[in-house]
Amino acid sequence: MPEILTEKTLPESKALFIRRWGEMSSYWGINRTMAEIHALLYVSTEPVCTDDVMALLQVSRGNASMNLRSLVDWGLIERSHVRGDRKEYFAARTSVWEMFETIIRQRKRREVEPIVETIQRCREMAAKEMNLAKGAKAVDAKACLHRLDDMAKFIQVLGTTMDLLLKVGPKGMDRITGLMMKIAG
Amino acid sequence: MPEILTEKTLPESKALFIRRWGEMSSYWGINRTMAEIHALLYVSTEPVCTDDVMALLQVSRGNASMNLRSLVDWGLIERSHVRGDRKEYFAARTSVWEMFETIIRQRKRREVEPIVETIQRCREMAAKEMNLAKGAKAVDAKACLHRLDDMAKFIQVLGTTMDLLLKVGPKGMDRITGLMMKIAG
DNA sequence: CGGAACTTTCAATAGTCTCTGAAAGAAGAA
DNA sequence: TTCTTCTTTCAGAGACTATTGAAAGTTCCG
Repeated sequence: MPEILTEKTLPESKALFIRRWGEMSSYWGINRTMAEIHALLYVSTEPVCTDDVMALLQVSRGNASMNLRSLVDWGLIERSHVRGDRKEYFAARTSVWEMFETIIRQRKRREVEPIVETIQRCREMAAKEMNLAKGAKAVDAKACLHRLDDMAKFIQVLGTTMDLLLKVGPKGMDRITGLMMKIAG
Repeated sequence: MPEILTEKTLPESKALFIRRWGEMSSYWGINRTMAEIHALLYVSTEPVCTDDVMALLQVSRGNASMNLRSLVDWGLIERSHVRGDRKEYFAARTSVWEMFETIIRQRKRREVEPIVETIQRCREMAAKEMNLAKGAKAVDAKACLHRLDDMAKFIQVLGTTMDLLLKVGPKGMDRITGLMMKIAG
């Protein structure tokens, strides 16, 4: 059998996945190395140490160390230990749902909540102007208030949806998808 | 009446909103000016021209021009015209749902589809190795395949959810939120 | 056409984010 | 303690992205 055909297939598969995950990093607002490390750990069965990351992704020790730490902080990977070895090893969380949960929670805290808070303040200012000012100014304030309300309402719904998704869990998510199919016909 | 109290309230409200929207830009993966311009148009009742953007946000003509064009390309703002004025004016789409729709569509195309395609290819390579290789290599291939499958399945669900959200529209979204509340108790 | 009004482009510059590598820090072993 | 091994930090270098401003392009009008 031509063993050569499959000689490097798995490493290539992993490399491809890592590359694509890294390319997506800019859309997710994180840096490329962090995404690549995460992908590397995700497709690694065995725990991986800092030197492995350095060798496989061709990055410096400092870079590897910093990004591994960030990933631990985000809760996307975990420190792991290998018996008889003092080095620190790392392994990805493999539950995709848990990964998703972690990310949702972060994004809500960092993106949804500050905006809701800000719009609330903007709203109050606009409302005050609407009541106290006269003529064109009052009209503009009213229109602005209306737009702020629309945005606030929408973002609130987003936030609520995130909370509910977290509450219902993966099973619930399947049910929701099913329900949507019905609504969409 | 102390008119002074409300003298600048509305402009301040708008400025605050613009600032916060700009701060969020890094999370959205777009540049700050683009987000600020969008926010400015969103809270502007009257159409706004390039010179207004330059003056209000303190940016150069080129910068204003480029980012206005990007926003038009994204479908988040529209060209508008003022009778008797040759200048181009711009106005934000004010339907928040339409904005959301546009963004969902873009993100699906740019993020979900390429990943699905890539994982599919990775999967095939891993499957091939699993069948042809022996021993430890085959075991690793199997484990890797399993993780890729988990990820693929999850991302597929994401994609389907996006499609369905677009299909059901804002009304449907309210219904779904209602249903979720029931599921979550 | 010729010129005025306005928009777009792009090379140069400024600014921001990321990475490196060496030095400092920490923790187990002898 | 001191040595060894491993991890973290951070100033400076480097890479990448955004911005400027002036020149080129476009469109409208007489």
